[in-house]
Amino acid sequence: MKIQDIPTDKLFADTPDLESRLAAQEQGEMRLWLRLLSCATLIENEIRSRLRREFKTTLPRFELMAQLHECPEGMRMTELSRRMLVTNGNITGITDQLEKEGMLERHRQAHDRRSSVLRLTPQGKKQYQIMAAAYREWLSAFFAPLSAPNKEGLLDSLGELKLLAHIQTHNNA
Amino acid sequence: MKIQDIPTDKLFADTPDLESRLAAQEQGEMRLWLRLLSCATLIENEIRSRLRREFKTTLPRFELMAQLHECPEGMRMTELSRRMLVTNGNITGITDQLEKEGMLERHRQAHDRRSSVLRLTPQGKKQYQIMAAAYREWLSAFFAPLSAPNKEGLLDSLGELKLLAHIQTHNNA
DNA sequence: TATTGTTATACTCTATAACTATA
DNA sequence: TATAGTTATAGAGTATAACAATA
Repeated sequence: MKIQDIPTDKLFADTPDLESRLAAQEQGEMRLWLRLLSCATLIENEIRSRLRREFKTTLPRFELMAQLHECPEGMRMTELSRRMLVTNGNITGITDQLEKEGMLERHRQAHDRRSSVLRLTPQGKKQYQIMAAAYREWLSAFFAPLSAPNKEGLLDSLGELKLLAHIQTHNNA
Repeated sequence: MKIQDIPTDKLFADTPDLESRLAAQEQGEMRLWLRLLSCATLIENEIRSRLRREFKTTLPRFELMAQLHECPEGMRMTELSRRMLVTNGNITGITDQLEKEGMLERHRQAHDRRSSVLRLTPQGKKQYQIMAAAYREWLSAFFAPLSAPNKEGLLDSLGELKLLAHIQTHNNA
């Protein structure tokens, strides 16, 4: 008798554990994911809104400035696109805006005239530092009330999850 | 150039990302936040991409359908806008698309003719269930390898954080 | 007057792809 | 041939505000 011939109801009659455990686990993962997403979205929305309201800027613009601020010698646009996980064309657009506002400059390279290096202007650096200070303050309002063990636990568990996520997104690239 | 075309080794070789950027100078809350955001963004991007590729849909559309699926008696649009954290006008737009695709219907109310109640059509319900099954499977790939204690800890800590975030975002509403 | 939903508008981000100019 | 960056296009989400119908 082949497995295919066993009626489905008999095949799974006394194995409800496997099935229900799987289902339960997937439900648990879904709940965990939705909670994670809720937290991130709530905080992110608030930060986006404040960046817009108080500094007339956006999260991607802020992120690009943050990358440059951490790299005072400058950074090429392709490198930025890799770090920010968006395409070259998008970096060009954001860069255009920030350049127009005087926050950064394109420095063309003598040795490779295809590429240019982006650097914050003094004004951009100053502006970033003001925004970053506010940013850290906003974050504190969200995270400070969390108990210390919770913070540590979160940092560890999210670290593991992040690793898994990286692996997972590579496998089907 | 597509993101998918970026070689993995280049993408993650020694290119510090959002989180590691500030690791040295800013401990604590900023680090925790960037790690949380990284996890959410990595997974969210992957899911957006798969929803688009495999089901020709988007995350907001999927989420609206999920809300309705959890509420078979139907839901008013203002309630949806509250739950999905977007404005009324946006719900109208997403609803228009889904209605055009036959996924849901607007049912006008006799007792309050200003409002209508949204309900999934049988086709919409069927389609949602197919997508949700795939969605859960995708999630499992990310979360299943996480240890059980980590999952529990995450769920608890994120629960606390979510509460704090809600309080925080309401205070200046 | 307040609420429900619609409409209109403008902006940002995103993906895709064709293009240039270099290398 | 491959790479760096640009340009063009199209689509989606969002915020804002003015609006109509109804409560």
